[in-house]
Amino acid sequence: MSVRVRMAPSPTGYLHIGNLRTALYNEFFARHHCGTLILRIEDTDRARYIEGATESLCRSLRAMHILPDEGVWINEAGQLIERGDYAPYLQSKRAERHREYAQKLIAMGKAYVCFCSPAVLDKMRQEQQKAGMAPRYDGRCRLLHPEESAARVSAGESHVIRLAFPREGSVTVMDEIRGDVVFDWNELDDQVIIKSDGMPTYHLAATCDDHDMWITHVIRGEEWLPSTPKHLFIYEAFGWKPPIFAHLPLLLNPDKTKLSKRQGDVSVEDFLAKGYLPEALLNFVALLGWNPSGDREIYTHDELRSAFELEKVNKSGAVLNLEKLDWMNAEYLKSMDTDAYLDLVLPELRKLGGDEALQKRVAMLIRSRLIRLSDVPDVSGEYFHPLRNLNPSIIPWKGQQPADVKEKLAAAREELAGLPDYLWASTDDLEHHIKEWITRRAWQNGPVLWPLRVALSGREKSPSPFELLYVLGREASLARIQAAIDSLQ
RNA sequence: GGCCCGUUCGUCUAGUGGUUAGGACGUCAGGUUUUCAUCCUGAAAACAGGGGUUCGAUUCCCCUACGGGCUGCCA
Repeated sequence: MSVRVRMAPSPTGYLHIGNLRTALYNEFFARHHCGTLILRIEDTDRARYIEGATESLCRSLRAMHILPDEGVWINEAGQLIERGDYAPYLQSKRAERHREYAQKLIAMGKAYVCFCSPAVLDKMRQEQQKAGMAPRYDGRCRLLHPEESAARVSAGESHVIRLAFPREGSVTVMDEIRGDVVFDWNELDDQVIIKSDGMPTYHLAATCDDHDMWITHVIRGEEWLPSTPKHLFIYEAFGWKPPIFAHLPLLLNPDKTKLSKRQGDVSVEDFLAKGYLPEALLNFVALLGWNPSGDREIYTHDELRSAFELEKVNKSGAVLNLEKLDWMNAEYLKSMDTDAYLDLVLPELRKLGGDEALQKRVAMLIRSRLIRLSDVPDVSGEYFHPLRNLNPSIIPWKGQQPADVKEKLAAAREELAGLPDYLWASTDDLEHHIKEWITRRAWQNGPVLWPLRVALSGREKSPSPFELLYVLGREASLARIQAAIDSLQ
């Protein structure tokens, strides 16, 4: 039987970095086994539904190059579509089918109608807690005669449907990552599967859909491990073969709690907007909880797919090391193909002005200093407009006298003014020539190069004077040097 | 509280019944250099604790501690 896995986010907001990791592992697994990747939207909770969230989820997945073969997707026009033989994949549209399944469970004596209102349940909980007992539903509606229940339902009385779990014994969840996990039935509350609004809860909906869609492997977050017995109960009641389960470790905040908003950005959209490359983000997130070898950090999407093994996924949660993400993103920027790099950076530089030749030179100049694309203005702002507010006190090198500074700058300006054009065409040529010139004059590098560099950049810390000369060109360079000389008056 | 899961440098991780416990980010120190970034070299830094099993445990078992998840008519 071929592998079929699903990503099943609920449309309650943006694609979360934790969901991304789950989606990624599903994708890796599907591709590794030449299986099918399905996107199903779990939107049965109308109270938490957020308009546009499904579209946003699809866009983020697409931006990350996670492309489902089947299920909900978004077309070029931005409209939601459903593809595949098991539609609908928008779970709320399957509610009628879920209700049918629930009725079958009732008929089999595996579920029952419950009329206890939220207020009654609340009171029950409070009393139990006061008595020092574990809060749980006492199952009183299980005792109702089926005919009475049916009559009350027909009369329009508000109700839910609950699973009737065994009161004793245990159930074993076989987990691909954690091994066998045993739960006692008496620990579980009779789970609501159909809410009073007629919609199914996750437990019923996901289980039935997974079955109906022939899902072979359920790869999901660890938070689902404790409710897996409920799902197994449904599989068993219907005589269905359960899929293989794999519960992924959680992604954590720096304080080790389950990753959440509040402690920094967690949406994929935010990371992308900040200028992290999808490839770098993917690489980074993929290595949270799993690693192909341990002695290598940079992998392509394809390499990750072919190396992925569910059994090698870690058991413990992982804190996001955002500094490492920064490093990785910078690494991608530095090592990628130059044309691809320019395609990425040039659009950012165009916003700052200048002509294309200047933009290209700046792009190469800032390459080793760039962490995120959104940093472009910060590291390149001063190359596009004349310097303002140059602080003369930072121009001298290590206690150099103003007169000496002026002498050196003026000499450099004169030398540069007379340099033939071909020398301005490369950083190396400029460096070679200037250094030779300094040697010829029997000067030290420091007293010439430091003032020259500050004059050109306006900053204490900057690229080398040669890089600056090359990028700025003769005209702008001479103007900046003159401005620096003048500022020393 | 109950149930369940987990625990290797600060963080992400590799790893094995016998290793100098490896790599990466970050940190620190050098080198290159007029400064910064890049680049190169090096350093500090971990098997939660206690019992077993064993000739030998970081590795297998138990207990404790700590952390987390679940305990909803949320997913």
